[in-house]
Amino acid sequence: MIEYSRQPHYLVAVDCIVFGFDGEHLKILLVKRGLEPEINKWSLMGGFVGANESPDDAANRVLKKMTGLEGVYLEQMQIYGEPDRDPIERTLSVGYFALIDIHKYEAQLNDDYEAEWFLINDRPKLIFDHNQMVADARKKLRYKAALHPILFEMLPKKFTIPQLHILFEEVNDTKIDTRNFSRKITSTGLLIKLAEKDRTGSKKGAFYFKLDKKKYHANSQAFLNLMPNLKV
Amino acid sequence: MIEYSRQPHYLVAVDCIVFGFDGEHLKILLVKRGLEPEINKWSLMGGFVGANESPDDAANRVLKKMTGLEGVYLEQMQIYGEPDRDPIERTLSVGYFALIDIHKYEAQLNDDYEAEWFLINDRPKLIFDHNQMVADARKKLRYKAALHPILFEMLPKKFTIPQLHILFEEVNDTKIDTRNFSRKITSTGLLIKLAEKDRTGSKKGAFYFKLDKKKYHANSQAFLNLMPNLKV
DNA sequence: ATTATTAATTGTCAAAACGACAATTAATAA
DNA sequence: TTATTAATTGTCGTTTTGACAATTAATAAT
Repeated sequence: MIEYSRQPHYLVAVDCIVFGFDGEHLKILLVKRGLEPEINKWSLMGGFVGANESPDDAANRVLKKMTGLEGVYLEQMQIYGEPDRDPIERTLSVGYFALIDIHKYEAQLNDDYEAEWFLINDRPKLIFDHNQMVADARKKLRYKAALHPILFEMLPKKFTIPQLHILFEEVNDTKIDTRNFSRKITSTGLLIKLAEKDRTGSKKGAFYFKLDKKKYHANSQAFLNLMPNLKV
Repeated sequence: MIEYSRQPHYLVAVDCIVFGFDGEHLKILLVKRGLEPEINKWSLMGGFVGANESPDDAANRVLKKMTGLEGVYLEQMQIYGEPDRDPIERTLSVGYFALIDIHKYEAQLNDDYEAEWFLINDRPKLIFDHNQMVADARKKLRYKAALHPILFEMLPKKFTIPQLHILFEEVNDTKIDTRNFSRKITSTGLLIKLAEKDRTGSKKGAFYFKLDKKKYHANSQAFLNLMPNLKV
């Protein structure tokens, strides 16, 4: 019978695909890898799972260490475990995708954190299977965002409908009718209209909204239908 | 800088939650654990990830070994990696859920495979965090099945609408209106009506249907809306 | 001061989907 | 021939959807 002692042991790592939104385009946060092999090549932010932490813990620790941010939206994606994915030694990696408010990160930015934002469509080639991870994460983000109100995680506390609109178009790489989008997003009952207006970028100005946190957290599992002609 | 050699190494396993349907109720397939600790206790079917296989490979191998079945519907769920989840040695486990036609398995059944079906709602207590895994798998099955036509995987090639209807009710633990269900499921265009009828269980008999494999595989990613009042 | 311009906001309407509800049909058993 | 049972098909008002256009609030130009 199989015994524990006979079984091979592996390294286990986490890798995070960190998405942000600059108001126009979807971006991801990359770092220069600090260890061999492939040192100084661009890579996802990741690290090994320590002895006293779960993979979720490890992902949060890595994010904290590399961006200074805590409590970010983090979701387990899938495990990457092809035997030869790491040339040095067998390493299985748990992929996570994270959504952060790009401005929060920029506020934290200093020399301790040598991460850099790249346009999702204009990013350097990454090491190992990280390119595949990014592709998978993007697909999963699109899937999830079509059903659940998670894209708010990439916007500031105060945001406008047009901002949200562009974000949805970016994530889904498609045009969405302004009027129908507006109707749909407000009909969720998740938005609270503020008195203040955002006057940058237009003469008329667009009203700020904030998220109704109570409803948001109460209904974070609800199936919405946020995309027209919903297909994946 | 962190080096590979300094990092701890762990065992990596897979565990499969195997769902089946006996025509009335949802069931899961359990095995008696063959190694210490907790030997002879009921557990999910699982095994360690070998040196030359991916976790997906391992899950398929385990399923083949314990049921004799190949090519079953298998989907990665999530990783279970709390440091102390295995009392002997740190082991991370990748959870999978599988959908199989219960009759196919019964056909294969012999002494080599000492697995046993249990009603999902009347199952023995399982080892480690396997109870949590079952709960998670059930939730995920419900989620996925509400959007994608995967429950067919638990039915024979020929099946009737009433069979499908009961299966949907079982998975979602709710009553579904027969007429609306029928309309919805046929409007997907995924079903092909056969001339033959199933005469067991009713006087009138119910027409057999089969899956339109072409459309099924072409549209396996399509978002359907298979549950009324869809919530999670 | 009036007008042009720009982007945000609100509005219309026909088609489709939905959900609640009941009648009909095809078989067997009495 | 009739009663019984379960499968199948049907109705209808409401809501949601998606395609499309008009109005409004501000600033810039004349």
